[in-house]
Amino acid sequence: MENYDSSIYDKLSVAVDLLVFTIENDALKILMVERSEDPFANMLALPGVFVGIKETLDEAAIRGIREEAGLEDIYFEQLYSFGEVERDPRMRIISVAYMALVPIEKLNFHAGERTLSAKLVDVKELLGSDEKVAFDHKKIIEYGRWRLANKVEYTKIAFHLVGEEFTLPNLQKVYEILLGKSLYKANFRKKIAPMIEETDRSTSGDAHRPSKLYRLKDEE
Amino acid sequence: MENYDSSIYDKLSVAVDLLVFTIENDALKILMVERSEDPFANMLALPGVFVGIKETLDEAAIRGIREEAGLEDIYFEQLYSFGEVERDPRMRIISVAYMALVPIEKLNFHAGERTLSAKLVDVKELLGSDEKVAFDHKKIIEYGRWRLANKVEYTKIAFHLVGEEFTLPNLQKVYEILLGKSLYKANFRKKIAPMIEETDRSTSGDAHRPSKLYRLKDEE
DNA sequence: CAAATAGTGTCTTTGAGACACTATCGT
DNA sequence: ACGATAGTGTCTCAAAGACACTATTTG
Repeated sequence: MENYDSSIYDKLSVAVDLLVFTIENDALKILMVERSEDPFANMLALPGVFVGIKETLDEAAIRGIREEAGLEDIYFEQLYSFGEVERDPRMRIISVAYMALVPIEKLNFHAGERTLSAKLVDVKELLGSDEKVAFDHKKIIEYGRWRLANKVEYTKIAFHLVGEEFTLPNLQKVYEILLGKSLYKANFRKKIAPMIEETDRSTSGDAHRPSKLYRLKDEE
Repeated sequence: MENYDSSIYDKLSVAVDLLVFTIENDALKILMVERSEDPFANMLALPGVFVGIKETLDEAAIRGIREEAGLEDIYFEQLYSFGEVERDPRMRIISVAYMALVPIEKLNFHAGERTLSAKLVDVKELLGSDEKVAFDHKKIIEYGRWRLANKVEYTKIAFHLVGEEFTLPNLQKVYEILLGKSLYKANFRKKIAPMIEETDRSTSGDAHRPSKLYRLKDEE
């Protein structure tokens, strides 16, 4: 770090890999692309972009989310950087993984536009099987899945997987999927209550009592 | 990611910056070096190394800890990657920050050997003052400090700041420094009890009741 | 025995968990 | 009225917090 001459140091490619999670059909899904070329042709991989020379990591992540998933303004956070030497057989690439969460409605809206080969993969099935995934992406997904489960317990991160307005039965289902266990309704509501505020609307049309719609309280 | 020709992508330098924390004189300290050259000459900076082309991120961190702090086999973990475009005025550098924890005894042993310009800086004082720090290192330290405080509450990370054998009053002091508040002795001990096991030794020589030495229980 | 710090017993308060109950829709 | 899901009241139990007490060393 003391030398001005940068040419004496190794230079590497840096990529941002994206874990775009959503909830579909009562299951956690992740956006993946099917690779058309070697290495790992016909295997699933995470969408990703290279970080440009004049682009911050966050900017690259935002660009990747737009280009690869057709999404704008969704929640994301940096996850971890993966730097094994042989993680890409072609060349040395450092991967900075980002995790993004999006309610399924938002994703469906754009689907089919740009996300050509992109599809939603059931995370539980993928991680439970011995299906091979391109590069070290299975490990990255495992880590992201773990971090997500963790953060559900002490942050409001799960709210990014439902829309602006949501019912409590719905939100509870999301928590149950992420935590991998069922929760008691009354206790769940007591815990969530301080974070939310009622709207004046409810669901309707179902053959049972309608459920009120809530929204996230922004204060605090 | 679809193209084999790596030359069309931007290449960047990647560095590992190190946050080596320790407790000295009842205060949290961090290892820093005084820069001798521009940019940021005569200012404090984090020690760091560039990541070699055949070196993983963890390996670079281990090398940095050895070369810059003269330490071997200490606890460390990856913290976060910083990728602002202008964070280094000379060139584009992505910095992967690592946090390391070491008991002061271990650090003192090597001090003066290789750590030429390295010194321990009081973290509270540094962050409380408006003293300028090289690059974006102050922000990095703030983030590391925050993460450390956080992990103290739900992990055993604080144990890495005391030696193999330690007294409970000592350990409690470490917790209090990291959490920034005083704790009740009895409650602290109840919480820590399941994680530790007694040794057959105690302190001696002080003008008061000696305290037993404990060690971390490794099981679980 | 006094000063100083180490170490313990126990009451209170808070929150998580479990479960039984009531409410409101469509048919 | 009935099936189905939404929503609430309350008991239990375990952990966190507060505080008062006892214990063991040196000088």
